[in-house]
Amino acid sequence: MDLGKRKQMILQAIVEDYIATAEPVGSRNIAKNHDLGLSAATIRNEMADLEEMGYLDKPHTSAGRVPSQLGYRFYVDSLMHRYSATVEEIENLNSALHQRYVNLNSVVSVVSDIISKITKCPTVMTLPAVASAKVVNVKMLMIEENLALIVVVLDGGSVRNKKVKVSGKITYREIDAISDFLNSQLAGLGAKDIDESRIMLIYGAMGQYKDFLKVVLDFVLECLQNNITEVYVGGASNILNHPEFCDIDRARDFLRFIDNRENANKVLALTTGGDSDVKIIIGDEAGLEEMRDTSIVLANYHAGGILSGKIGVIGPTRMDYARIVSSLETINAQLETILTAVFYNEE
Amino acid sequence: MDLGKRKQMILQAIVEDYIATAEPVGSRNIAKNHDLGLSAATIRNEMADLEEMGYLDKPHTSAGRVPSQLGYRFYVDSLMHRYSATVEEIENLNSALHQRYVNLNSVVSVVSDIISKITKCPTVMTLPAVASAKVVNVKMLMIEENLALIVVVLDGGSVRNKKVKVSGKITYREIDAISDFLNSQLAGLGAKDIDESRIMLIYGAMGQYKDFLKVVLDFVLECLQNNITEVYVGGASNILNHPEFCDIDRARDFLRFIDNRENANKVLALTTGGDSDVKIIIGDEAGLEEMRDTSIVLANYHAGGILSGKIGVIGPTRMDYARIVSSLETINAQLETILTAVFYNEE
DNA sequence: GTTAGCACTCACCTTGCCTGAGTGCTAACG
DNA sequence: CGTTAGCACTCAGGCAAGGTGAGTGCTAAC
Repeated sequence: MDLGKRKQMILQAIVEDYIATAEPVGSRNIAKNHDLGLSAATIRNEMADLEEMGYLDKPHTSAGRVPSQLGYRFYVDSLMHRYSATVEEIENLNSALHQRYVNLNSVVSVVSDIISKITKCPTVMTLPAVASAKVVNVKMLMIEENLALIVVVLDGGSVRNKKVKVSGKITYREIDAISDFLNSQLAGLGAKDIDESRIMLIYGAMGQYKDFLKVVLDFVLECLQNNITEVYVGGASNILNHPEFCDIDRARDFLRFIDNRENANKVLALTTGGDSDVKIIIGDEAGLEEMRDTSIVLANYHAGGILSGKIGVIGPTRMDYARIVSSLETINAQLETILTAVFYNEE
Repeated sequence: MDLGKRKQMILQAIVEDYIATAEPVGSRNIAKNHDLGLSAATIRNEMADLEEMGYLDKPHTSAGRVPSQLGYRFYVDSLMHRYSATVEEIENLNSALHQRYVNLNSVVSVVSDIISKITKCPTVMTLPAVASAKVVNVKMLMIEENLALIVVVLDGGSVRNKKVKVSGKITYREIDAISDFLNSQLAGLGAKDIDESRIMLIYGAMGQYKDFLKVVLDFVLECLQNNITEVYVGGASNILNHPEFCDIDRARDFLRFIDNRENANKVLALTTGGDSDVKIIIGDEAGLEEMRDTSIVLANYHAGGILSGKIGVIGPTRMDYARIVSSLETINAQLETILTAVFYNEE
């Protein structure tokens, strides 16, 4: 079921007009606004075909046509021409991005807010995760009697800490000794390297602290497996900019959905693998009931070969795919610089 | 300009009916539903008085009356009787609160979501801040060549860290020595104690590391002055539950406002002093243009004499003050236990 | 194959009418 | 003299009828 050249041109015209106006588009308008060299009547015939083939929908008899999900899919895959950001757009973006970031957390919140502002759509973004983390340094210190602090420095530099109650008395001296020993044993290792035999070796050498060491080792492993992907939702209220969400119930359903971290994570989990390409998910392709009428533009971001994360822009299926893809690509390019800079100077 | 007993009863009836129904309330209904022993006509006369005195508004000639801001204020100050949560409500709340919290951050996000759910209103909440922080422990460690990690443990146990580039070569030995010295100098001190003379003393003893020490001291001071009040907004979409926000533009204005951290902070900054009482701010009493039609119920929370923070519930001026105040009080009572537990076992 | 023409459809807007809830005023009542 | 019943008046909101215009599908001519 191949689409002829002419049908493609007409489909493209319809999708683009509809994206621009949010109104069902009629044959007459296409004939007028696009220089296809065809009369309205001809276009009408083609539109009837396109509808039959499933690329278009009709809201009702006497309205124009609207792209169906299949129509958007074909447009995105075959018809959409890439939009290149203008010099001015890039400069605006850069000056918005150029500010003092306190930490990775703030990069994520600032960047996702910026993306929201540019795209006029809600944005979800994960905190950058450290890929295949390794232990750089483990340190313990007593901060009160019976209370120790474990500090774990990971490959790439993220630092995590945890307080641990110490039941038996452990002196400041002892904790230093344990700390140094553990560090010598664990430095450079990833989650996989800390296996049964390694743990046994540690217990063997410092059996009298076994209970305490177990807590520490568990925490180190937790840090390494670090799959706490915290997600930030920026500019959720932007969804209300779009006429398809002028119905208060629909708006509430969406906002309630996306305000929930778990759901935001589900949305971002739709990316395939670690490719840096931008992926577009239209309507129920997401398999999420609440996202039936929305599309998602997803991208992976990377920095320094160590950090990586995901960004997603959510809008109505009628969203301006070309422009949003371009925005995401432009941001992505900047993000690497910002992240590495912030990362190595993180608080 | 004193309100007679009868006028007060009628005002109270109007406010409560209006809170319950969201419809302007008429004289007839009050006569019917409240056993005031007065006829509709009498009530009508009193209502006319109340309107003249500024306690009531009239949306239009043939609608009922609606409390004015002054009316709500009088109700809240003098007429509202405290609502006591039922045993069932308290149990439900407790079981919702009873879960595993990873850290203070997650307490805040979970608790504010719960409050939102109970009150059906957006909730803003600050992370608990450490009051009058003191240094418990300062520790530095080299995590790479030329890269040191400073760990500062504060009074009460919050831990912060920062990576610092080290220009000159400093050995692991040296860093230990500096670390121990600095710790001996700073342990137990608050921001005010770290004055010029103290700093000079430190520089004097370890002059060769002055540049490095300056960075460390600055960071320690920053931790102590720690006025980064991070704020969490929970259940913003709940605002759409209220009929006064069924207008999409008003809803968007509000959501856009509250999505912005700065604004959420402004709202929470409306509390007076450190009292633990609940405060109610009605309409433009907040002095925030965007909050003209909303009210805020604010409370301070405390834990262990060390932590403190703020919670605010935002709703239409027609919100159920009695119930929301009660909910906040009930939560507040639980919060102390949860926070101290999580705090001393924080990750 | 393409196009002009025409009848038909249907959402949406406007208008007018009606209803019901509520008010304010007045006069009667205890 | 305060309270109440009665009545005329107001006004938002709902509903139906009619008009408008954008758009379609079909047919016949080019």
